[in-house]
Amino acid sequence: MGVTIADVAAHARVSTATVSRVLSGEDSVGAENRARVRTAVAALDYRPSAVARALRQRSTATLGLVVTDIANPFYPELVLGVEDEARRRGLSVLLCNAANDADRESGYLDLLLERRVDAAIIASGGMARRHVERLAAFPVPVVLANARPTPDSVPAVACDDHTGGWLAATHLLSCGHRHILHLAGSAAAGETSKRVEGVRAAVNAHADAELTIVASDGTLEGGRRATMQAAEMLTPRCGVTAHNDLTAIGALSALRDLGLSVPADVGVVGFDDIALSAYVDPPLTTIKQEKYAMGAWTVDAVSRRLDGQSVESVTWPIELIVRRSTGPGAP
Amino acid sequence: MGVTIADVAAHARVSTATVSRVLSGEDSVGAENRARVRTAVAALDYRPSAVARALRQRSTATLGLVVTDIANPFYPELVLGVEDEARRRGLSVLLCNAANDADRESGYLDLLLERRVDAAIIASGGMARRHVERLAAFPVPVVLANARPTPDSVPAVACDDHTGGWLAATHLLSCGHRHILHLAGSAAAGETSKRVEGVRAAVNAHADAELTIVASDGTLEGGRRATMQAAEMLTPRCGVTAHNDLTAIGALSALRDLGLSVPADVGVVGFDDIALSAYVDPPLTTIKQEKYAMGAWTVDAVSRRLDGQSVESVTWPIELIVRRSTGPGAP
DNA sequence: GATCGCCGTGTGATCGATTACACGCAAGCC
DNA sequence: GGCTTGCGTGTAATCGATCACACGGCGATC
Repeated sequence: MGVTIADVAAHARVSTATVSRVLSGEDSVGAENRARVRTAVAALDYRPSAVARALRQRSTATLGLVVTDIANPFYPELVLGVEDEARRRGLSVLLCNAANDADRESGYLDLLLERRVDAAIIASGGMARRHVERLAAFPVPVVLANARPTPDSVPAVACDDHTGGWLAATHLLSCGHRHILHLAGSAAAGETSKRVEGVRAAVNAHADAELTIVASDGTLEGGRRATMQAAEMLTPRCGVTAHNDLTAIGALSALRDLGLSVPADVGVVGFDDIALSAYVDPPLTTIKQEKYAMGAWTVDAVSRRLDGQSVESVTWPIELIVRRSTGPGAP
Repeated sequence: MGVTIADVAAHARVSTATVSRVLSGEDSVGAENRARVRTAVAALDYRPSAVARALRQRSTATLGLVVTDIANPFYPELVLGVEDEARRRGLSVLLCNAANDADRESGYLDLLLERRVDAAIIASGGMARRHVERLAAFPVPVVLANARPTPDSVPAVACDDHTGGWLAATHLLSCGHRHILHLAGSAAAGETSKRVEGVRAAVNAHADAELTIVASDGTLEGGRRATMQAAEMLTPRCGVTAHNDLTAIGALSALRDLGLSVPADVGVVGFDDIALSAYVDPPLTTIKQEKYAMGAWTVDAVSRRLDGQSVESVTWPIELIVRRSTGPGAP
């Protein structure tokens, strides 16, 4: 590289200020000079340094995005929304994958600060829980996605977990299942998450229904393992709600190997509606989250905060998508 | 923010040079001053500006990573490898999602240059094809992943597509299928890709075998559609090879709806071995690519290029993973 | 003809770090 | 005592942009 604005200025026989003005679209430059700058830029293949500009303007036009785990298809769909919306606003995205590790998360927060990102988006339930106070005191605007910590000190977007859990369990109950087996997201959050509460509320509304909660970890493997461990409970009275689609798909795989048929013997409901859920066998009944839209919302939200406006947390609506992993087959 | 090295220097009653020296780990600073700087840094919660440092040192410690499509689970696994390896070397990753759009790709290349990334990693077959000459002339080191354009002007890592295609088809042939239906990745690349060539070579090695190639687009939906369109060919003589696992999973879904059983009626082989492939029904026989390792390799490669070494392109070995979507069921 | 204002352009300060160079001082050496 | 040596520290240039301010020239106004 190495071609700077001074080189362009020399080549066009104008000052660096004039070059800067032409490039930033100011209209106060004469036609003659404007043309000379244009040709000089083209001739030298000049690209202004975003680094130098950022230093001077004290703004990097970059958003930091920290996600728990890009390997979970939920996140790429959210990232897509963030990225598109950021691009639309001329912002770049610095992606950090925290891999569910508290130290690593913390390290990334430091990184974002040193990089002087204009704002940060944190898409990680666990992280929101572990670092709320730090995030609330963050020197740049922060918005959370897929998490709603209490107190509500940082603007956040999350789906309506309680209703989601409630819809999932109610649907299974209406299919005739009377024993709900819930595969929770993580041992830590298992007992307290709103998703679980929603399931519990639905079960409590039926006098003859019972609930078992099993801890899992939100992965395919974890869903499979948890289901295998709960094998003896899996009678046709049983319907399975999972913390997310990966867990549910892991459960489907386990049920298959246990010789149980879905939905005839056991019904299964996932959560998230990742793209693949419609393609597994049987296609998965699930609670749909609008991941892309939520991602886009976070960018809109940080933009508004950058404009000095305040932003309220939002609960995003969800929707029950009935596919063939649940059905009226239960006794 | 706004706390600069000068503030720290003032607080510690030393010069900015001394602060800089302490923070960069130079050992030439006296114990007294060193301690004072340390406390000042802590007291002010000072974080050096990566922007200013980048300007001065002419290096951003950042890699640009352009991927075709993060929504395809193949890429997150590769990104994971890139990210981990980058982190290990103290580098950050600027992620760009090109969404298979040539203009957008080109725009991202400009962005990476303006951002002054130290090096770029391009994970996109189509992009490699469309922009080889530009990438070859790139002012910073570039490495390609998941692509091996000819001529070999840019270091690249890609799996052994030819052998992969060959293994997939040979496996189906050995299961007794005699009509191979290949669902190609994209119409453009369909006829020429090494994967297809490998399939063709395997079919040609059997006098009684025939091959049909159908264009698709590498997505779940595309795989499903292509299979539906080819419905009348799907006799038990038939085995399906897919350009990737998403396409194969789409095909499985279509076959199910067509009332065909896998592997008894039709065998299916995917490509990539994304995590979900082991969990669909039937679990997908596929060609495994070591996505994480390939991602890590690209970072190692750009690092070597940054050290002035030259880097040779690499063909990564693949492996046939036999699961239950293929079997000896064919006539 | 003097004054005013505007237009187009250039000069130079500035953003926040790193680092080459210089300098003061103390110890070691002859 | 004078000289070197080296250590610890500070001064100031530098990276590549942006932008406040100044300035020259020209047309309009009275």
